Amino acid sequence: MSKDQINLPKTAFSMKANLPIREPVILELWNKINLYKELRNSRKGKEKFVLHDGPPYANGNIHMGTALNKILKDIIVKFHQMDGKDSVYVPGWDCHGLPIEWKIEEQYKKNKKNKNEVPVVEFRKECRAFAEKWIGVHKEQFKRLGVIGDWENYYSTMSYDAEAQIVRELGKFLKEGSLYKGFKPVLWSTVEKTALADAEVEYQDHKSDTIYVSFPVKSSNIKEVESGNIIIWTTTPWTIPANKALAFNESLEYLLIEINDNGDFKDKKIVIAEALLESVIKNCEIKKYKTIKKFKGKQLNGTICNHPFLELGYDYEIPMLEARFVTTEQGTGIVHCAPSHGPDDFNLCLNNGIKAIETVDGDGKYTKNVSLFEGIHIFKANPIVIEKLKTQKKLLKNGELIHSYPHSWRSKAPLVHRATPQWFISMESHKLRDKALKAIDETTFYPSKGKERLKSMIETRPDWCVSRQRVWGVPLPIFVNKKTNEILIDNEVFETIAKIYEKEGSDCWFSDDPQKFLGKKYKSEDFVKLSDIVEVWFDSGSTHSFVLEKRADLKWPASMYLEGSDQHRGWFHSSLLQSCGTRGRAPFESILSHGFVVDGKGLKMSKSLGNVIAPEDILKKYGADILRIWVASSNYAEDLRIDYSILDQHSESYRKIRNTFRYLLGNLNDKFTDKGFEELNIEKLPELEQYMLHKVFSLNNRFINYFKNYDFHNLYKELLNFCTVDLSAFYFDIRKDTLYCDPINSVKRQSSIVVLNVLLNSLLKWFAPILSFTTEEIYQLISKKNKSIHLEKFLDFPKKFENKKIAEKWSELIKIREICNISIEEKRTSKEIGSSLEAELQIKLNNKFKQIVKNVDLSELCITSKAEINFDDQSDIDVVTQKALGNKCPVCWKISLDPCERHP
RNA sequence: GGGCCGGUAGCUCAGUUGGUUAGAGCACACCCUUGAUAAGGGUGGGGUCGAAAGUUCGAGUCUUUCUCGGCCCA
Repeated sequence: MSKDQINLPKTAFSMKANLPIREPVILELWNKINLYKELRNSRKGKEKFVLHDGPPYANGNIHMGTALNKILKDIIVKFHQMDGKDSVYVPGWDCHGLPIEWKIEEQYKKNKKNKNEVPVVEFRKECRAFAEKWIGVHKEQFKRLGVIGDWENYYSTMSYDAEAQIVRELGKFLKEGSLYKGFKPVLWSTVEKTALADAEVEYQDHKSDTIYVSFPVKSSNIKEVESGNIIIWTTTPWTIPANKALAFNESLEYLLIEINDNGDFKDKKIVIAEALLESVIKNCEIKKYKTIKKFKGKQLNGTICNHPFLELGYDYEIPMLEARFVTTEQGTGIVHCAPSHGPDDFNLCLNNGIKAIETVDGDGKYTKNVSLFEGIHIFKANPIVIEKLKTQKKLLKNGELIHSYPHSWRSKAPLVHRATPQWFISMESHKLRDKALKAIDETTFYPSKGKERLKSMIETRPDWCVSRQRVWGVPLPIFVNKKTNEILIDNEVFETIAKIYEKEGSDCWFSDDPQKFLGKKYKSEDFVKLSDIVEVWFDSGSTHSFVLEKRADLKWPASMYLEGSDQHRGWFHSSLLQSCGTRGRAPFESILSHGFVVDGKGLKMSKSLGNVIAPEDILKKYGADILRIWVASSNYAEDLRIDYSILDQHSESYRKIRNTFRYLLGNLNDKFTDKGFEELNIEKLPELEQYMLHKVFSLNNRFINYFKNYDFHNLYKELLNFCTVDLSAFYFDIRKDTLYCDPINSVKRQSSIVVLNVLLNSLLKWFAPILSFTTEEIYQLISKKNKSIHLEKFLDFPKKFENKKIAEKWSELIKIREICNISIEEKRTSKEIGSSLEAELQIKLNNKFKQIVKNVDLSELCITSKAEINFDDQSDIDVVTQKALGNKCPVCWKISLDPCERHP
């Protein structure tokens, strides 16, 4: 009967979201209207915000980490776009490298094909096709997340343009002279005369000679040690001639003991780790000894030794270096270091300025760099080394040991670590380290702790090894002169190579006549062409050069690089070094790093724990907008937890937000009217409406602040709280009476409608970067202004929205309301009343509230049928609730003894 | 093993220069409503701040140690 007289909400916006079904439809819309192009057109000539995409590796399906990364990027890009900037996002992929090579080799093994019989060019073509395939897969997966970008014109590190530019970039380092040839140990087979990758190595038992060798101390900070000998133990006697240092562990305890047995070591003092004393005494058959001194490893710092072959011409200092890899598992607690023959040794020495040299050639013979041993095969050298140590009285003991040792999977021959020629970019020669550190200082980091993290890595890192002996990558554009052994450095040649790559890619380096690259200026027979490729970090570290600099729609440097915190050692790091080396500054203005996705308990996701959640599962069950809420609401500065209970919670929040929109749309009957704020006559509005506009204004200020600091989880929380606390439980609840029961065109109702329009408009825009799909769904329902919500701008609220006086007054009123509610609840629990409209309030207020409640209808505020106010000096706020007497108005449900004023 | 970062209610997060009974939303419990209805409203119960020791008149907030977790390195 009365339903005709009231204005019930009506909207086409369904309560049920059905995101997994609805979102793909919206994707189609974006595709149809070519949203990316529209976005660019809409901001032509505006200030650019360029978030340069860190390229994911084109291999395998995306996981939660990738999804997090892309959504976070998209949220930021959209925020800046709505802020009025031309916010450009060009996605990219990292394509070269070992993992893809392995995948192709795996396929070969399955098909019983032998990699070595396949021409390099054909192999590379398969790698390229593999990467291409995954780019396609990724692209669709990223789009499904709601990520808007230039998907048509993405970049990749294997594009011809990229390969060409990488050559030019390397040319810059070569020309400058900071790219130099050095040596670095790799696993090497002297039988096949080739380096082996980890996957090609088999571990088998092998019988090795073992030796305890003494290194006489030359000088030390420990007085008693100065006349002593450092004892090392090794299973590779042949590496002794290549020794350059000794390594100890700072945290171990060491002993200086004096041997009293007859023999070469009678009355000699030796240093070994305390924990290995027993084992050394037993193995070396020491009968009589006494302990002279015990000391911390730390004190060995600064100790210098002589080589055991000092008198045979090995006249150089052997420093003792601190190394964590020294343990007390076996040996003496001091390790002999030959930088040419072990990765640990190499790194330790490199960090201490001792470079590896070529000590052994490809056949396994000592080079001329090793005196006494030149030309001898290393596998025949052990007896000679042992013999010489004996004559020098430096051999404490020798023996044999059967242990697990690397062998070639093909020839089964034992492998060795051998220093091979590699190409390095010096951190010092052209002040690359200094430049990079300065660039870090000029960069803004979100969160700020990222700065220290990157800085400490740059401070301590060794020279950058950029060469790899693989095939799937950009070839190092290096020719070495056969006669002079000099590197060919000529811009013309680099440019010729680049030009060729631009046309046909870099495959031709491996197949075509070298003369093609040398042009007419040089003769190919005078040069050796390198077959190494560039390590992939140089590829991706160069993206700024072939993406940011080359594209007119982008800018250099980028506004922001955004990746997981592991990229402090990865892409942030390599991009910084590459750019500082070639351009003298960082290719980014700011860096945002996020934590890792972990499970609900904070543990990392792993198959064995069974706690892995794939983005695909979430999309199917919840939809992308829920995933986007998860991203926005999590604190990315730390690790981000996710499990189904967390997602359930977020989808509850989503429903609250959705229903907030539904209330707005329902009461506006889906008729949104966008009146300019300037025309709004705020003073004419009821105070409650003025209060809400103030709330909008102040929320927007905080919104802007949060956004400027990329503080999304607080931003989202504020928006959500606004929906629940200020709107749903307060304004909406109070205004239902007016909206439903007042005449449709009454001033009061229309005032509320004005505010509902403002609220809808504001919320839609505030939420658009996060709830990309849902806001679009609503936008399509109500607005014909633009083709998409994402083409809109954030609202600029006029200062007149702000009303601190009313805000203060109404926050007091809300306190009174809360006390009223407690009073009402008492009567509800005692079953005297049910709905608050069955209540009648008697409110006693202190006189100080007189101004506060002036012109305020507390029955409206508390949604009761009546509210009487009395003032005195005794009480603060005292409320008594009684059951309202009279008849219930069939329209507005208010109870009164008199007939309803509004609905007589 | 080392470096860095982190551990506040079941969950997501606030807690300013150390200062009164540690906050919010969600979830939960109970109640109401049935004109936002696979919605909405109200009230309420939950943390002693990873653990211990210390500095201080006073510490979630400073120091140390331990523990758990994450990233990087070895």
